[in-house]
Amino acid sequence: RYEARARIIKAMSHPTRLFVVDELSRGERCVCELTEMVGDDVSTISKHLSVLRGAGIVADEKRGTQVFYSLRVPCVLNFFSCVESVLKKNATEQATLAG
Amino acid sequence: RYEARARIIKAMSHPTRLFVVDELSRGERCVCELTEMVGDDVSTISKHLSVLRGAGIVADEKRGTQVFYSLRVPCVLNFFSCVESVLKKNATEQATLAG
DNA sequence: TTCAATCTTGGCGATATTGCCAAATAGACG
DNA sequence: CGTCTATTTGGCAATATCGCCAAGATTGAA
Repeated sequence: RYEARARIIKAMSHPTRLFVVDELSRGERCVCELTEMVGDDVSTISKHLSVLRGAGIVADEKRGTQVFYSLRVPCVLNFFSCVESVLKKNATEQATLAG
Repeated sequence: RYEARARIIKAMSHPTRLFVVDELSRGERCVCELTEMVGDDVSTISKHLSVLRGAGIVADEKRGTQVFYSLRVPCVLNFFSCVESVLKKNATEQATLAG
């Protein structure tokens, strides 16, 4: 069903959330770490994380006062290589038109 | 760069556009065919196609009065299997909570 | 040329997303 | 208990998306 699928993909269709997914591929991170890396307000990051969590892409675990997020479905990382190939192909196309 | 990547993914984050991509995986389709399958107004489908085209995901070719669209970067089809696994994992999680 | 078919574009109202601030919540610790 | 820290939630204004209708553009046929 395309609506359900679109909801998952939509959850990744934001630069910040894409960055978070990429960062979590290297290990779990707490909200404070992600907040500092991105530079947005904590509430903004928290909401982005809630979108990813709602989609089932990340998992959260509270330890002490911090909440650590981790990648629940690592296969989303495969998106990156395909997206890169689209971008590369687009760049090639651009060069062809310009040349 | 995450903005560029997000733009590609965002182009796929809509049920109709996801359906179109899936349908184009089986071969090229004209706007009229896609329009009939989806059931929305032609202008709506045309705009969805323009989003996919703008992202470089599909290519268009005019033949006579019709415009045929095709998949320019088939690797986007890999998204589906991962998205399905997310959905399956979510459903499992749901069942676990309910059980 | 005139008409019909196909597609795109402009524009509108309705709805959703985004990022901030402020306020609420939940633990840890004295 | 208070208080500090980390995080979430509510709410707002700005912005973007969506789907329809109407109008324009292009091509093929009469």
